Amino acid sequence: MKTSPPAGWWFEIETSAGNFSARITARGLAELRFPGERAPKATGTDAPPAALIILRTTVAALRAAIAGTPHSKLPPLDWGGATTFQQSVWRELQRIGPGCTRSYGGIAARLRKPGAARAVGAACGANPVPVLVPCHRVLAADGGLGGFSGGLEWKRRLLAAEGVAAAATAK
DNA sequence: GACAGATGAAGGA
DNA sequence: TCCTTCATCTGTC
Repeated sequence: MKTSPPAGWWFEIETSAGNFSARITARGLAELRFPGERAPKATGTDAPPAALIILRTTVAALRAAIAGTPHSKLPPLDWGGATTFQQSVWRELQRIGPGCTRSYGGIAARLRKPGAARAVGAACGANPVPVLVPCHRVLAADGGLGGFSGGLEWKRRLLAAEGVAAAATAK
């Protein structure tokens, strides 16, 4: 693995839930970090217009997601480096509508890999763009929260915004 | 090749 | 009914 810094520009996005950090490349949104997470200093001042357009779409989609209102347009996503399995999981996540949930096993079954629920969980954990790729809509088979890269509190919060009453009994 | 993980199901108390 | 254990599948080192 190379140690060179990732390509793209970092932006800070203000929302009602705090300041998110986003890394945007020429190809799309590559990474999104929750408020409080460590992120490089914003470097977007010298970003090209194309990146700013992606940023604008990202901001709108992010704020809509936090408010629990369906967003019709997502920014292009830069999944460079992700495995095909991860990408198929993330694509499946994007098909889950607002207010709907699936189980890890359910996602695995839809990918024609019943039994790969644990691998789906791992792919969710590797999701670089939480919130917009709704890994928070994936619950454990028993209705429990399972896990979340940004913390269970965020998962519960995002689900609540969409009107989903999660079992909320984190193991 | 070995190990770890955001699961799920089965069996026992 | 709850708890523990094991099987399953994939990604990472």
